[in-house]
Amino acid sequence: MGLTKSENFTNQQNELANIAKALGHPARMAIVDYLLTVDTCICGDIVNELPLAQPTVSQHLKELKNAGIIKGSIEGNAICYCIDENTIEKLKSYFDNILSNLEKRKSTCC
Amino acid sequence: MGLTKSENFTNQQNELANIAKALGHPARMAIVDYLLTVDTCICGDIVNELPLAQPTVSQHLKELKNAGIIKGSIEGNAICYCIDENTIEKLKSYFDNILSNLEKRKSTCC
DNA sequence: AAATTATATCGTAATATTGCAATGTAATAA
DNA sequence: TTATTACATTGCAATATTACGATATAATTT
Repeated sequence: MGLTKSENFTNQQNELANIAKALGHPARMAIVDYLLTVDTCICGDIVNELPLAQPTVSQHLKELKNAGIIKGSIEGNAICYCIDENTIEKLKSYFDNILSNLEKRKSTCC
Repeated sequence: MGLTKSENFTNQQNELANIAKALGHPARMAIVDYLLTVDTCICGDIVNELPLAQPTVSQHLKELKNAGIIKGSIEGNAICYCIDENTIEKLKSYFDNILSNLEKRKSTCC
């Protein structure tokens, strides 16, 4: 049917999968990349940077925000979007963990 | 229509989005987690660990493999799956990069 | 107040993902 | 050779994602 209940998995698995899923689209990676290049995060021009229509970009921003990857604050007329460091830290430490785990039992197989 | 051409984005954006997408499902995160707990990577019993049918697990394994997150080698009757360290490294260094970028221009906004 | 600017939401068509029963394949055991 | 075991593939129904035109909202400027 196409629906696995999230109760079947751990909180960490669900949470990280959610973050990864949000990054799992080139347009959203491009948005993250772009946010890293701009000094001030008043970012109304993300739309101009991407080959996508404004509603599409808005939707992608929403998903990044829901996943906690970016946060936005109202700045008068515009909206200030920027990367949420905490979420990136979370990802980094997860992968760090995997790597140190792999180091421990090096060369057992494959 | 629902289709963005990958040519619109950089190779890195496409590649990383692809990897992230593969991790963007709790069942696949659970598979990765499981692969980290087993000593030998003869892992036919992933199916028993997950609340999913065998074809579903097989399909998830295929996606993880296509994304380069795991690799499998035939071990007689069974198949030996294990995590591909290189891909995890790739992810880690991407997030490391983001974080050090964020450090550089701390407190400008948000 | 009317126009403009910046962004969000709605509705909907095209497409992709997810899950699984049924079936296929290929190595191993009996 | 006939199971059996360990997977993969096919086919398909249910659901989710993606993209965008049209439209709404809300602050800013004129």
